[in-house]
Amino acid sequence: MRRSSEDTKTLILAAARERFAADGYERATIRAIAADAKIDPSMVMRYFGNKDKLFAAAADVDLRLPDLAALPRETVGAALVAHFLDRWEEDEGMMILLRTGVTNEAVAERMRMIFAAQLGPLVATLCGDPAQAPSRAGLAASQVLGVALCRYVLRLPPVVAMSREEIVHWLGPTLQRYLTG
Amino acid sequence: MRRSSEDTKTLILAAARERFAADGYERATIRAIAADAKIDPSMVMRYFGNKDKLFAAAADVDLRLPDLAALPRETVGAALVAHFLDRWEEDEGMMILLRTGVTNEAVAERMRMIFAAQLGPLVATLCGDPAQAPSRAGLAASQVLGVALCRYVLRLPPVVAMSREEIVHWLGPTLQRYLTG
DNA sequence: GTTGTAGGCCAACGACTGTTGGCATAAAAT
DNA sequence: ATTTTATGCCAACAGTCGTTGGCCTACAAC
Repeated sequence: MRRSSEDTKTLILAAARERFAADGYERATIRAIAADAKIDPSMVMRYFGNKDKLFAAAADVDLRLPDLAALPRETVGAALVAHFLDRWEEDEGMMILLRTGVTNEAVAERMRMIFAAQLGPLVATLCGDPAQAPSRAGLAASQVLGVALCRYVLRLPPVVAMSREEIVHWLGPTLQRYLTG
Repeated sequence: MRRSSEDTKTLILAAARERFAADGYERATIRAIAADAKIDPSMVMRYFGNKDKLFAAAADVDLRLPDLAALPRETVGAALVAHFLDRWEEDEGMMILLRTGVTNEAVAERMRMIFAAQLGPLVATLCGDPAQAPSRAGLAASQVLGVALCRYVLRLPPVVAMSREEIVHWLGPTLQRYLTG
C-alpha cells in the first residue's frame, strides 16, 4: 500500500475544491478532478460515493464570523467588510458556493441556510429592533456578495485594482449604515 | 409553408432566452429549447448555426441607462437603483448574463465590456475627478449586482420580501455616495 | 510461505449532449 | 400541371459524462 486511504481522500478533496472553485459544478468533471489528483476516476467514486456527495464535502463552508458585539459599535461595518475579504482570499469554499449556487437550486438553498444561520443571528445582536434585523442582514449580504462577485468572479478591472484598504474605506460606512444606522 | 422563417426564428429565440435565464448555459440544452418552441432540435441549428451563436443572440443586452446628468444631482443614486430594478424585472437578458457569466469566461468578458461601455462613461459625467470615475463605477456595480444576485438569483428571503421602494430607500444613499460623495 | 486485504487501474456501460445529412411535404413559381 | 423552394422532421454520429464491476498487486498477518 503506497498511500493511506485518508491521504488519498484528502488529496482528491483538494483537487475537487480547486476544480469546483475554478469551473463550477457542471464543468468540473470527475475525470478532470481525478487527473489533477493523479488517480483513477473510479477511486473518486469509491471514496465519495457520487459527484453530489463529493461536492457536498468540497462545499462545506463556515463564514467564521467574529463577535462583532465585542467591538466598538462604530467599527462593525469596516470589520465585517475586512473579515469577508479575508475569507474570500483564504477559503476556496466561498467561490465554490457562489459559482454553483447561481445555477443550482440545492446549493442556493445551502447559501440561504448559511446566511440565516450565521449572518442573521449576528446582525440581530447588533440591531435594536428585531423586526428590522432580517432586512438589514439581507442588505449587508447584498453588498458583501456583490463586491465579491465583481472582484473575484467577474473580475471587473476597477474592482480588482482597488486595494483591500480602499474597499474597506468605501464599503465600511455602507455596512455600518445597513447594520446600525 | 405554415410559418414564416422569421416567425420561427423569434419563437426559438424566446424559448432560448427563457431557458438560458432559468438554467444557465450548460443546463439549458438545445433539445429542451426546441421542445419548448415545439420544434425539432435541428431547426435551431439551421437558424442559429450552433449553441454559442444562439446564446449570443439571446444574451444581447442593453442597460438603457438614463441620462443621469439631466436629473437633480442629489437624486441620481435613487434613480439608478430604481432603473436597475426595473431592468431586472423586465429583461431576461440580465439574468442570462449573470447566471452564465459566473462560470463562463467569454460571457464574463462580455459583462466587463457592457460595464466599461455603458456604466463607466455615465459615471464619468457625474464625477468631478476623472481618475476616480472607474472605481466609483465599480463600487456602484458591486452594490447593484449584489442586490440583484440576492433578490433574483439566490432569492434570499429578506431581500425578496423587501418592496421596490424599500430597496430604493436603502440603496439610494449608498449609490449616491459612491457616485457623488 | 501462504493467505488475506486494501489501494489502485482498466474497460466498459448507458445516458445525454451538440451536431449533421437525408427525406418528406406544403406552398409558390413556372 | 410540373418544377422549384422553403420549412420541417427523423435518425444517426461522435464525443463526453457519471458510474460500475472485475482484475492486478504491494503489503500485512498468520
